[in-house]
Amino acid sequence: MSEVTKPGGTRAIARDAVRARISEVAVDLFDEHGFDNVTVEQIAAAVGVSPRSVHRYFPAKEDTVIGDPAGWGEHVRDQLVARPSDEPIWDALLASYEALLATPGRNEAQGRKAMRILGSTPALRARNLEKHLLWAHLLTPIVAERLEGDHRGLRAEAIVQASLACFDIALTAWAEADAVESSVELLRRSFGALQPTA
Amino acid sequence: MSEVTKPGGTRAIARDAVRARISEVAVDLFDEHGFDNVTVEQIAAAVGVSPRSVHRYFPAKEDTVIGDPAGWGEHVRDQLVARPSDEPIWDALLASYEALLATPGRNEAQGRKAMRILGSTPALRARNLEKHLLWAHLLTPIVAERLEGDHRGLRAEAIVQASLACFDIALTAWAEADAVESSVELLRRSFGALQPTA
DNA sequence: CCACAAGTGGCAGAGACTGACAGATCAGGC
DNA sequence: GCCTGATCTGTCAGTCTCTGCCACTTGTGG
Repeated sequence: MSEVTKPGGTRAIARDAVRARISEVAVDLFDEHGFDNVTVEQIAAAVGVSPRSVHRYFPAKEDTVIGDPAGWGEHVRDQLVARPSDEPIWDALLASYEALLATPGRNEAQGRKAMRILGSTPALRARNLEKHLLWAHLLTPIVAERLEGDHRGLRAEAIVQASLACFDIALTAWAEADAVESSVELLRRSFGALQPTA
Repeated sequence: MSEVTKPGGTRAIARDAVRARISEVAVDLFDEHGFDNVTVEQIAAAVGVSPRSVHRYFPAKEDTVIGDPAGWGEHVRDQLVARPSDEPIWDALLASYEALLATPGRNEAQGRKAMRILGSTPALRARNLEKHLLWAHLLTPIVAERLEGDHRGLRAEAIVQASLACFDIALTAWAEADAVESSVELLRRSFGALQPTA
């Protein structure tokens, strides 16, 4: 998961590494003491950098847990546009999210820990929902293009937001349950809850 | 819309009035200058109280726009439990939200202004979605009770969150469009987007 | 080797929010 | 009318997040 920085160069590699390290340390500290009881200064000290630099890598403290929203959002969008245009929209969305969950390079334990912290702190939940809003802006136009009839914009928004809610619910359940079920399984089940007849 | 304070007494009335006044002034200022360009100090000065008092009425600056989340959430919940138990769940949810929109005492112009500000600032949208999360906690158990089969908890969550997304989308669209369509109409349409077959 | 870009740290400051304390204000009993 | 106690308010001091700004260091490419 490289960042937004220009791809080439050793500098970009170092940057990503530092970024990942800060995130890792922060999540561990949050997990142990709680999000509100850890200051940016403490995170910086634990990593070995100045507080100023932490804020250079992450505009907000919450982002150390959330990560890079735009990156994965664009990933989902790319998956969606690649689906055949005659596929039912819900199937296409489900497949796109599944592809995201199946992306390699995602640390299972770390991801679950981050998700658990995310669910425990209101401020973090809010920031996470903001990320979903950003995703929605990326996905809605694509969905709207596949719909027919009137009010496509409104309907597309409803479908996208509902699917994102399913995605969020599945991940939350996955983080809280003790690995007895895969995230993909939970995702399919939550999607199924909205289509009793189809 | 009285608050959480004990019902009786002139003091509670005064308290609600001050609270409403602060909210009104804040929304006007945000509307004119933008949410981020207005400080709590300015709001306090405009109302004629100290900044400390503003924070006494509203724990966070965002809450001056959002209002009291729990109050209306419980209202929706009460509506939902009052629906006949054999009614399809989506119909029951739709009716409950409609009842909320039809509640008297809601200032149309002020509500629309607040909604528009809410849509223009990411931090506010996120905080508003947090409110919906609180509502979801109230509604999910009731919905779960009406479902049958396995995984009722997860399915109930998906349904509730999806319906809340529809509610939010309808209100946002209502605030941005220029009154050409009623909020109830938009709500029904967004609900319809999720049930192409039913 | 040298110029230049990029990264870092320290500093100062704004703004949101909190706790503690003292004074003002109002309800209800006498 | 007046006192007592509860409630409300303002002031002050303080923490924490986040942002410019500037000087310094460290790599990168010519």
